[in-house]
Amino acid sequence: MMNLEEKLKLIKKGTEEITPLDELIKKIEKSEKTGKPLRVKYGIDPTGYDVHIGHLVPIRKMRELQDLGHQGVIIIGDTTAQIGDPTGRDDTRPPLSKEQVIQNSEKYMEQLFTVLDRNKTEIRYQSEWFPSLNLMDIIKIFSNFTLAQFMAHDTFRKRFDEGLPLYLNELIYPILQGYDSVAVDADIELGATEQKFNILFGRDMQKLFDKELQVAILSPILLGTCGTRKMGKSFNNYIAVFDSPSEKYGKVMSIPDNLILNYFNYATKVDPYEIDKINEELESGVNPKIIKQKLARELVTLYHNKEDAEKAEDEFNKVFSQRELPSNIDSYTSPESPIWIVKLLTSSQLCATSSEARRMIKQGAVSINNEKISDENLQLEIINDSIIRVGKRRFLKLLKG
RNA sequence: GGAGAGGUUCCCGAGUGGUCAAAGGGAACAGACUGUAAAUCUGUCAGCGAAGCUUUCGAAGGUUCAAAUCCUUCCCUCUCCA
Repeated sequence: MMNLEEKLKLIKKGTEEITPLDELIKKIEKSEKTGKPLRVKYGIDPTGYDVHIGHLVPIRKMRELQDLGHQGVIIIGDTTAQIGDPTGRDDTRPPLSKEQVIQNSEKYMEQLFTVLDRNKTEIRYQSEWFPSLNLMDIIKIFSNFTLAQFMAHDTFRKRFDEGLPLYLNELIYPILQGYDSVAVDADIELGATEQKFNILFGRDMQKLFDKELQVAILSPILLGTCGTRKMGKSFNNYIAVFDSPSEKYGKVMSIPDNLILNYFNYATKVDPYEIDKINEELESGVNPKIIKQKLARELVTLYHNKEDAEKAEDEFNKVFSQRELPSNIDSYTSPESPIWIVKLLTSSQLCATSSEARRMIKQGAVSINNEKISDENLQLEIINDSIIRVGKRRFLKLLKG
């Protein structure tokens, strides 16, 4: 059994901020005395279901809290999904059908359960409580807050100052998210630092409803594989839970070297002592590639297993270090032979348009059985099992129709 | 309600009648190099079997030999005034 100090150290690990910390200590003490687990809330947005490892940073924290005996509470934001989180970029979203919400959240949860403890996870829908609120209830809630309070939200402030549109339905977002905390009696709410305002606003809402106030445990925002922007779908710089082992491996290898430690810290289970050692290695001039490969193995193992990680590594070395062919290549049956090379590239979808196909040929990116193609008017005689390659990553095995 | 500013290619952003498929940056893709799908450098970056032609600058009309650029109407955003 850990003592309080050890528990706190574990909880603090990999977090950016805990606000207020003294309340968290009190809550933990109380929970120990009464034997009642703390309720740890995290809200998800069911507009999509593609979960990436950036989403999972706070989810890992939830798992750690579950391991300490506490209760995870996942809120499916089926009401706020209709609004769009103001922290994000899109502001209007098409309404989702009930079926879509259920389908998305099931897929979403499937991915979260790669990390969470099923037996200690409660799944709740906002639609359990929001439909019963009427306009008067909402007006009453509104009358407790001022515009200035909302303008304290960085995102609102910034958009306002920059003269960007700020819609009223976005202002209601923190109120709804905060009401969730009221509805589920949250003791702790997890989120990335960008959620700070919303989570702290949840405290104001709980106060309004005479509830015990929640504590915010904020995780750092994981940078995307590009190394400059936060990981997200819109920047196409994310590593998804659903990515195959070799995709995950390759994507990790594509992060800039200076992001290695960051990923070790926030995206793996490697303990801080070990990470210190890795840091020393990096500083002493060990080839970062070797350390990045270790990171890639760790990460793949986390979502798949050790063999998959090793296979992915072999494959990576083969294709990119030694420029050999990958072991699994899809085949494509040519509709005709001989076939105009540009047509072959587009019909097989190796290139999206014929302009792109011509461009690739011009740039010397296209080869067949390792022989570069330079003539964009080439009529290619298809030979069974010949390999066509575009760039470093696109391959197909050709078959005669 | 009144006055003004603005909506440009994936994103940011220049462009006020022809030389504009539209500067610059970012993203992306390719080539070289390497230690990797890092970094760096170079190139490409609407579509078309490519001569030339077609579509693109909020939407629809109009003026003109010629329009992202001018006019009209409409839609959307922002600012200021009370």
